[in-house]
Amino acid sequence: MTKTKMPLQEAKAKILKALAHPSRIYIIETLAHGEKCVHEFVDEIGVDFSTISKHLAILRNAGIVQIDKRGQKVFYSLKTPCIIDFLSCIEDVLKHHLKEQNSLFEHK
Amino acid sequence: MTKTKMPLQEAKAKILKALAHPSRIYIIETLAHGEKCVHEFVDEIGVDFSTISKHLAILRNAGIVQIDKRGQKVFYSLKTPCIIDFLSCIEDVLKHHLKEQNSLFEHK
DNA sequence: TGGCTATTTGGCTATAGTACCAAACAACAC
DNA sequence: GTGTTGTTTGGTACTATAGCCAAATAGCCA
Repeated sequence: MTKTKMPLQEAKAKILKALAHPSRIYIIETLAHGEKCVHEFVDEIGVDFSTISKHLAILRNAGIVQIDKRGQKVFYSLKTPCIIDFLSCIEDVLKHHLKEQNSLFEHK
Repeated sequence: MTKTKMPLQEAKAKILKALAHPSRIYIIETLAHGEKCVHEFVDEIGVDFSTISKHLAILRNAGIVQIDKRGQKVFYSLKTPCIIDFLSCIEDVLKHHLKEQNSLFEHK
């Protein structure tokens, strides 16, 4: 596929890629309840500071979160709350998928 | 991050990963208008048969598309039409993001 | 059966993503 | 200034993903 064949799809893929990681999904779901700073995620997710910081940079580059520097801390918050609706929709797909797999087991 | 620390987020990430590729987004958007078989995508997307087949397998494993074998052909269709709503939501994020970048340029 | 079409799978290489550690920055306190 | 806290960046190793080609499979039609 040539790089510029589907510019719109590429732009959408970029945003979806930014969402497509467990830690980043956790971050987004947490930010839905209010802003947080980097170190708060470190304990919760259990990875290195630098790793969290990079995850947040990915979300920021995708236009999903925004920052607010106050003192030494950097507060992150959701820029497009619509992302939460999106994730609940993904949850529906997941449930649908799991239910189907379960019924496959039941009929074995 | 331990493998089982965030099972729900991991499951969601799996679905999002399946969506996070330009060709696969194109496939999904096309399937919104009705079922199609593998070879129809080959010309449109411009990659090898095997590559398209693998993309479709990824979408199938994620529970996003379903297959219907009729004769020699394998017809693919959307399993959860709600996926289309997600993508339009992503489009909103994209527009929001682009608009902001443009206004940055204007104020330079 | 053989030949044809449609699709999938295996193998390979190249590229991209993730996570760690260490070092660099930034803002405050002293 | 030095020290401390919070965050980012660079480097590196490892894993995953995407693409191609070739081979295998599946279903039709003579």
